[in-house]
Amino acid sequence: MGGEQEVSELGAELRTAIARIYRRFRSERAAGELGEAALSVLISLHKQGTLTLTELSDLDRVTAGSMSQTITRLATDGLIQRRRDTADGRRMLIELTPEGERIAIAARAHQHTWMNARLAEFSDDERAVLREAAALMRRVADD
Amino acid sequence: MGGEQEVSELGAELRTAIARIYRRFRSERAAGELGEAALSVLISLHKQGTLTLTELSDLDRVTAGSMSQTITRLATDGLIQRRRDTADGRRMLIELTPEGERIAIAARAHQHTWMNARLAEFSDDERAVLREAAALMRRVADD
DNA sequence: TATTGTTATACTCTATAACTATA
DNA sequence: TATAGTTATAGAGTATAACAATA
Repeated sequence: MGGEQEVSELGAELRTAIARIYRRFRSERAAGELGEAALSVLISLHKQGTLTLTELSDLDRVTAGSMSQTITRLATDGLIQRRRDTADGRRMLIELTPEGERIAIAARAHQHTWMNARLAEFSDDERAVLREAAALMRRVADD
Repeated sequence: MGGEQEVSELGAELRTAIARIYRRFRSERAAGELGEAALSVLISLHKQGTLTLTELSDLDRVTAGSMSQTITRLATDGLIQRRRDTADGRRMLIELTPEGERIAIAARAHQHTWMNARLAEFSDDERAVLREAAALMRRVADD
C-alpha cells in the first residue's frame, strides 16, 4: 500500500475530481454574477483589508498583468478603489468600496448556498473527511 | 456537532480550497500545453471512446455551443476527428486521432507529475483521506 | 538595477442567441 | 415540434512582452 502505482492513481482521481467540482461551481453561477477571479479578489480584500496589486496576484497565483486587468474591471464597476501608497510611490493600495463590501458579503453567502445544501446530506464522518481534505488541499495549493 | 454554522463554514472552506488548488493546477501548466477544457475532452474520449457532442458537453457541464468551439479547435489541431452518425444524421461522432491519443496519454501522465510529487510526501492516512474526499467531491459534482 | 504597476495583444474558455439540418 | 450541432458575438480570465515610474 502507498506504492508508486497507488499514489499515481490518487493523483489522477484527485485532479479529476477537483476539476469536475470546480466546473460544477462555475456552471451553478447565475448570469450577472461576478466571475471566480473577480470574486476571489473581493473576498481576499474582505478578509485581509487593504492589499497591493502584487499581494493580490501572489494570492491567486496570476501574473501582475492579469491581476491589473481584473482590478481595473472591479474599479470600473465601483467595487474597489485604488490609491497610491504615499510611503512608496510604486505601490497601489487596493481596498473595497462600501458597495464592494456589500457584494463581497452577499456573494460569499450566496456562493455557498448550493454547496451547503449538499453537505447537509452527508454524514458527520463524511463531513469530517472533507474538512480534513480541505486543509490538505490548501497545503498542496500553497506549496 | 454538525450544526448549521459548522456546515456553513465547511462549505466556505471547501469552496475556497478547491478554487485555490484548481488555480494552482492552472498556474503549473507549461506554455504550449493544452488548456483544461481541451484536455478534459481528450481524456473523456481516451477513457470512453467515441462520444457525441452532446455527451461531451453534458460531461463537462458546458453548453453545446461552448463544446462545439472546443471541438473545432481540437479538430484544427488534428487531435480529434468528427464524422456523421449514419444512423442519425443530426449526430456527430467524435473520436481521437492517433496523435490525439498520444497527446491524451502524455498530457495525463505529465499533468499528474507535480501532484504525485506532493502526494508522495503525505502519510498513508492523509492519502486515504484525500482518496475518500475525491469520491465525495465526485458525488457533489455529479449531483 | 530592481520593483511595482499598466497597457497592448492574443489566446482559451464560456454563454447566449440565431441559425441549419435532421428526426 | 424537438433534437443535434454550428456560428456570430460578447465577455471573463489569463499570459507575455514592452513600457513608465519609483526605489
